[in-house]
Amino acid sequence: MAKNKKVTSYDVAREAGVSQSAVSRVFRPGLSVSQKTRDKVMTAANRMGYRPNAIARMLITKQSGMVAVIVSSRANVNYPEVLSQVSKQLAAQNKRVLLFTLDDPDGVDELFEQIWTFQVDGVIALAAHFESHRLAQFEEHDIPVVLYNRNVPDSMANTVCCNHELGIKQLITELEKNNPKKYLVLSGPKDSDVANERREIAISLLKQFDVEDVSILYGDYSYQSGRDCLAKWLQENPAPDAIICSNDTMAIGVIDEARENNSIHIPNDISVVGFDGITSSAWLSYQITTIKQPVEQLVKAAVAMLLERIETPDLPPEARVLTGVLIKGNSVKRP
Amino acid sequence: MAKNKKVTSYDVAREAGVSQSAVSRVFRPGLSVSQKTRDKVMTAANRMGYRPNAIARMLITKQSGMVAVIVSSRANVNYPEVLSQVSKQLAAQNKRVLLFTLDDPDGVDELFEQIWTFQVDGVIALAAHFESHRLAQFEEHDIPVVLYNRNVPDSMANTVCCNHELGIKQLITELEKNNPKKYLVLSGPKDSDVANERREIAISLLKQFDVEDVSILYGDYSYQSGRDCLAKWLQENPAPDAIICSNDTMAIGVIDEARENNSIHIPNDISVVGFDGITSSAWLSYQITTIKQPVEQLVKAAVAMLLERIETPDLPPEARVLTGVLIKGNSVKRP
DNA sequence: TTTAATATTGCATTCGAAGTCATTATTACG
DNA sequence: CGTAATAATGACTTCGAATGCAATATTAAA
Repeated sequence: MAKNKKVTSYDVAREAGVSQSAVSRVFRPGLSVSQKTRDKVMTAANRMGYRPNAIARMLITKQSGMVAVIVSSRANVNYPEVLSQVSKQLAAQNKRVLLFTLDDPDGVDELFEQIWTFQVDGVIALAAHFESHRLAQFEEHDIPVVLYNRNVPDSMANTVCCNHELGIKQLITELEKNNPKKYLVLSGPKDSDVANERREIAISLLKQFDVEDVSILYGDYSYQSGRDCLAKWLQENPAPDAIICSNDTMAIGVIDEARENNSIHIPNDISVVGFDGITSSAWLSYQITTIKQPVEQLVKAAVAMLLERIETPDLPPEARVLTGVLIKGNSVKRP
Repeated sequence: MAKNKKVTSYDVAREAGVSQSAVSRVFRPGLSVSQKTRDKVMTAANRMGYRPNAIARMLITKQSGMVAVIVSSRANVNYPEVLSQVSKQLAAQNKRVLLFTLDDPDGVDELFEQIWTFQVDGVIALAAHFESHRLAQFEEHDIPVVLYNRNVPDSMANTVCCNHELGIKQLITELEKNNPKKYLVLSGPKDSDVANERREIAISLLKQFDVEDVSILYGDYSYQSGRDCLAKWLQENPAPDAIICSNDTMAIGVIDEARENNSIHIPNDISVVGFDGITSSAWLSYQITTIKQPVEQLVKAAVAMLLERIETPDLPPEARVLTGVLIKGNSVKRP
C-alpha cells in the first residue's frame, strides 16, 4: 500500500471487476446486491483500504449526517456532561457533532452563515439565546432545531427543559420547613432566559408561600459572583435566613463566602439552595440541596426529537419538560 | 422568498446574467473578477439568499475545513475550557470542529473509520491514548495530528504539553520546605499516559530529593477515588505527611476525606498538592497548591502547529512544552 | 419447459462549486 | 493608432458516491 492516493469507488470497482454502482450499493445498507458481488467488493475494498467519501455522499444525498451543536458561554454549568452525552447519543444514530461556540453576540451572523453552508441536518442549541427571527431563519432553511434547557412557548423550535417550576417549588418547600423570614434570590444574568425564568418562578412561588421579605440580587452564574453578591449584601444588611441561587456554582460561592466569614454558619444561620446538580454540588465541603437535572434523559429527549424532525420535517414543534431530582444535601437547616 | 428551494451558483448566475464560474470566483478570495461583475453577482446573491454550499466545495477542493477533535473521557479535567478554546481558535482560522468522544476503547476502530470518511483536514486529540500504529495510520492518510497534553517522544505526531517535570519539581520543592518524612503519590489510572508520566516524574524527583518513604496509590482521576484512596490508606496506615495527587480533582477528594475525618487537618497534618489548576482548585474551601496549566497558550500552540502542518504537510513533527504556573494555595503547610 | 415475476447489474446522470483553458475585453505603451 | 501585455469571462470538466432506469440474470410458478 504505497503513497496513500485516495481510493475511490471506481478503483475498487475496477479491482473487483464490477461497476462503480455495485460498489456503492455494497456500502449502502438495504440495497439489493448478490452475495457474490458483495464478497468481491468487500475483498477488494479491504485490500485497498477503501472507505466511502462522506463528503461526496453528502453532496448527492443532501444529508450531511452532521448536527450543529451550538454552545454558548452561558452553558458552562454542566456542559461537559451534556456535550459528551449529545455526542455519544448522536453517534449512536450515526450522526456527527459539528461544534460551534458562541460567546460574542456579534458572532451570531457569522455562525448562521456557517450553519447554512455546512448544510447540517439539524441544530441543538445549548443555553443559547436566539431572537425569534433567528428561529424563523432555521425554519426557512428547513433545519430542525432543538433548544436545550430552554422554554420558549411561542417558538417554532422544539425544546427540552427540566421542570423549573416543580423543582423550585420542591426547594422552597425544603426551605420553608424552617419558616425563614428573610429570603434572598440570587439570580443569574438578566440576559439569560433560563436565569430569568428561574428567578420569576422563585419570586412567584415565594408569593404563593406567603413570603413577604424577598430581595433579588443579580450575579453572572459564576462562583465569584456568588461570593461577591453575598459579601456586598452583608456589608449593608443583616444576613438573610435563606438564599435561593439560580445555579449551583453561585451557591458554592455563597457558601464559601459565608465560610470565610466565621460568624455565619451554613446551614444553621443561612440555608442555601442551588439548581442543576453539578458534580461539585455533591462534594463534601458543599453538599448543596439542589435539583439535579436529568441530563441523560434531557439529551435523549433532545436527540430523539431532533431525529424525528429530520425524518418528518413537518412535525409540529414540541416541548418536553422533564422532572429534576431533589437532592437533599446539607445546605438547608434541618427543622 | 417562497419555499426555500436551495439556491445554487447556477441560479445566481442566471439571475445576474453571468456564468456560474463568475459566481464561484466572486465567492473565492483573491480571484480576478471585475467590479461590475462582482456587484451584479453580489446583488443577485443577496437578493436570493445564496450561500455557497460548503459540501460541494469540500468535494472539489479536497479540504473539508473541519478538524476532528477527539475527546476521551479522561480529558474531563479542564476539558470545557480547552474545548471551547480550541473551537474558538480554529474558528478564527476558518476551520470547524467535528467532535468525537471516545470512551470505549472498542470504539477506536469506528472512530478512525469516521475520521477517514469525513476527510478532516487535521486532528486534535485531547488526552486520548493511541497506540503507535494508530498514529501511523494518520500518517498514511496524510492527516496531521496534534496530541494535546501528551508527551510521546518517538511519535510521528506533534504534541503540546505542559512541563510536568518542572511543575512537579516546583510542587515538591514547596512540600519539602516542611521536610515531610512520609510521601504518598496518588496516581491516575495506569492506562493513562499522562498519569504514568506524572507519577514516574514524581517518583524520580522524590529520589533526587533523597526522600525514602514513598508509597504509590492508584485512583482514576475522580473525586471519589481521591476520597476512597485516602480512606483506605488511613484504615491500614498512619497518615502521611504529604500527598502528591496527579490531578486537582483527586486532591479535592483527598481534602474532603481528610476533612470528614476530624482528627486530620489539611495542611497542618497532611500537605496536599494537585495538578492542572482547575477552577475549583482555587475555591476557598480547597485552595489547592497546584500547577496551573496554561490552557490558552497550550491550545494556541496546538492550533498553530496543526495549521502549519496542514499548510506544509512534510514538516517534521514537533513537540512544544509550555511551563505551567505554580499556584501557592493553602494546602501545603507553611514552614 | 415455458413464462412470469423478481433480483441484480451497469450505464449514464446528478449533486454544486471550483478550476483549466481558450477566448475575448481592457489597458498600457511606444 | 497599433501592438503587446494583462485582465476578465464562460464553456467544460472535475471531485466521488448515489440512484433512476433499462437490460440482464435468476428464480418461481405453471
